[in-house]
Amino acid sequence: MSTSPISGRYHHGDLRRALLDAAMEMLEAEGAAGLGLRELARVVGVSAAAPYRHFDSKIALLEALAITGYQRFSRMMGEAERDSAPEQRIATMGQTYVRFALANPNLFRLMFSPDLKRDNRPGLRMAADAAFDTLRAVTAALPEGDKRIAALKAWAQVHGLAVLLLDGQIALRPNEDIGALIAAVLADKTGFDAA
Amino acid sequence: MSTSPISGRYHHGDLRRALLDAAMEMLEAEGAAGLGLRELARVVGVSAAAPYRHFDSKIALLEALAITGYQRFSRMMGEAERDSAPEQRIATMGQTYVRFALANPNLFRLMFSPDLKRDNRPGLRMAADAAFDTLRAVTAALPEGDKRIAALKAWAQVHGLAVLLLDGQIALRPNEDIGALIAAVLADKTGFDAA
DNA sequence: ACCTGAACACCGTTCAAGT
DNA sequence: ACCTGAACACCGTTCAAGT
Repeated sequence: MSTSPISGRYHHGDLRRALLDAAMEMLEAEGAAGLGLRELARVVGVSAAAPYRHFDSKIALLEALAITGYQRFSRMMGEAERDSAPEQRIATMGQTYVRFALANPNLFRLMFSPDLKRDNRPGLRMAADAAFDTLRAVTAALPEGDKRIAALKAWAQVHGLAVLLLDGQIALRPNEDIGALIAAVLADKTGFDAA
Repeated sequence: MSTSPISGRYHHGDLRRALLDAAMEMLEAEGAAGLGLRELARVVGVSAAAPYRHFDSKIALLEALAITGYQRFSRMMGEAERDSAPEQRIATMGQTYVRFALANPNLFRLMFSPDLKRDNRPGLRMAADAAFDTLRAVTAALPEGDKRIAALKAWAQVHGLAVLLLDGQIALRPNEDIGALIAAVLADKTGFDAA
């Protein structure tokens, strides 16, 4: 896959890539808090100061990871949109949303981390907006009622389900299929208004 | 309120309380990541090692904060339950849930932090279970359909709404009332199943 | 019983200096 | 242009020692 020209060794010109690849691995293994810049440099085999030639700060490195997270997310949501009939698009995309979160828990958490939003760099905002535009487009095609409310409701349901499953707050029953659970929750028509 | 016997000064016996109070302030001001044990000791006016006479580790201190968070949450949910008619209980409690999150953003995040769940101490589990039991009781009283699905749906909706508002992903429109938004999302009866 | 001082093994970040 | 070595100002945690 990789086209490293000379040997199997890293960093004759692509230290940036090497850092990002190793960082993504460390992120999924230990979470953003456990991702140390010095440890990362050690893993890649470079001095502690070297990463600063490629990233302004730790937060900038994390932002780069989050952006590729949003890109993967966008691609998967786009495929889900194309590969499903209009009537079941929202259900299919909801499935994709939750499955992405469960497959990449720490990357998903990083994408929604308030620490990243805090010093909002434009790159992150753009990647996030692009990702959520897919959702907006689909919910805008809903037939009846207040579309903004329906869209927020769909997003909240799916995001809440993802987060609660991620944190282990919702336990799956033995042999229970995640897909079936998501579908059931999305399809349920219970309204919780007064009377 | 406090019955400090001699002067207004801290730590003639209640360093633990002083640490917890200062830590809660630092938590809401800067988030769990910005809460340093050494800084905390400095603020309270004590040596860096002193907190270790009262808490095994930083994570133990955070756990204590999260537990009082769950207790406040339980109390508010209990009041919401008592003070509302059965038919509007779920709506009122949903309001309370989201308002609690918005009023105590960093405490709410800490309560659901995976770092805390990781080394699960019994105290945290108990406090969390007690808090969510209020929710379970109310959704169990629902009339029709699959109650577990309806309960998960209600929880996911409300939790998702809280988290997305907290992270600034959902923007309120000018002059828009949060209560009205929550009510609208909860009451909406759109189902997202295929056809 | 409760707290301090000093130490250990770490951080993120900067900066002169090397090639 | 890209990387290193050494330093600065921090961490969380431990432990002997003080009162």
